[in-house]
Amino acid sequence: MSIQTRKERERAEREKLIITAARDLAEAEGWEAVTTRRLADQVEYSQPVLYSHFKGKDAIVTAVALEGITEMAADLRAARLSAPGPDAVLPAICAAYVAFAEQRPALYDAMFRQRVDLPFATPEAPPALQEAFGEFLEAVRPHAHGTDLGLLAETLWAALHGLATLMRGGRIPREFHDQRLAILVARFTGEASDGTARPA
Amino acid sequence: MSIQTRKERERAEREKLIITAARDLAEAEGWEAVTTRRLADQVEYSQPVLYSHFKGKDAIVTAVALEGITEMAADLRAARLSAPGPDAVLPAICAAYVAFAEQRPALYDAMFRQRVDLPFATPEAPPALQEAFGEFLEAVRPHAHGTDLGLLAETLWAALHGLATLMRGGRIPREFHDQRLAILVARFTGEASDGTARPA
DNA sequence: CTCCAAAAACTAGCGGTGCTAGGAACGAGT
DNA sequence: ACTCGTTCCTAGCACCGCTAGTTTTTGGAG
Repeated sequence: MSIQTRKERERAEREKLIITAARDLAEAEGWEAVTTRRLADQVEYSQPVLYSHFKGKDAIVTAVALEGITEMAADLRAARLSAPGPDAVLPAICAAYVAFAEQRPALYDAMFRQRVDLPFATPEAPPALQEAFGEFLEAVRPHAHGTDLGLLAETLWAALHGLATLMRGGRIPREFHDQRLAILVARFTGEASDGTARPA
Repeated sequence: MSIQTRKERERAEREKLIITAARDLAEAEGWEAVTTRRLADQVEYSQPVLYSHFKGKDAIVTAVALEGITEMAADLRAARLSAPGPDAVLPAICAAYVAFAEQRPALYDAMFRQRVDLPFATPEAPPALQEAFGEFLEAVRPHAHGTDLGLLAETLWAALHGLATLMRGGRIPREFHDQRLAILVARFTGEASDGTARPA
């Protein structure tokens, strides 16, 4: 049994190595730079080894996305726990979400932009994803006023996703990002929208 | 002068043909099916002629995106004009926007997801894009309450973009899309969020 | 220690991609 | 009719994801 477990361990370590290499390369040069050849070179194995671990390149992206989901869930949870009160949760979650998207763009791309084979918004979805969504549920709960919590959370999530992706894609200027985020938060908390004029 | 103009006309016609072929192919089979070889085959010319019209494949996508922007601007304008009153403009614009994204997914991808070399959110942006954004400005005007119009419009735009792209990417179920859109609209019009519970 | 079968990893290659260099064919002006 | 510049095509480059077939390594039996 010892030999068998050693092999399995080594195999698991190598798999982790592949995922990390893919992630690092994507974060450094973007997903378009992540090719199976470069990946194989990085882990110092030949290309076909990758396919003994993953069905294809998409599966590698999926594995990276799963890592990202776990980390995002932790970020959102930390943001909620450090919020001073229930009403402060939503702004904190929103800020943490867009910060994650900004700071780990490749990870975020894998999670929410690339084609991956992961179940979303179903009971079969990854636990970490459900956990992350749960944080959004808690965030919107004080401001639901009878609206379905799940739908409200999905809508807020989508709005943040739009802000993050449009900004990253250059469709919306980086300038005044904080103000836009504040506007969105105000619209979802129901508080009077802050009348701060565009400072430019 | 006649020969010269004839050549220019034929050249313009062929360019239009390339753009249309790219667009049709993308709408039919997705952008990943749009290759320079298939495109060249479609217009019955060899590959290199594409490069005498466009700097590269990205430029072709950009040209398609420009077409899409023009059509979207027309859709949004029509939606605004057919709205019964100022307060009905925002819901109409929102509905028209997501409908466009749903019905012309490839066009929408070219406009807002793919890497294209177009100026956004600057005075140099394509007129049609500024026109489309102008429709959003009009839509949010009655509900701004002192918030900067431009930032508010961008934020709403981003929220709709998030809804459209997450749904298309399978991250949010198609079910209850109308409710989510209603929630978003309610949050931006400032009216009491409709308490319609999730019918499931 | 030797041998052999099985497991593991490699080399080489397939069909595809975006893009381009170099030569052939065409057509307008003399 | 003959240049000669323009236009277009053939062929090919370097790369992509992926896989078939072969070589190497490895662990256990004799």
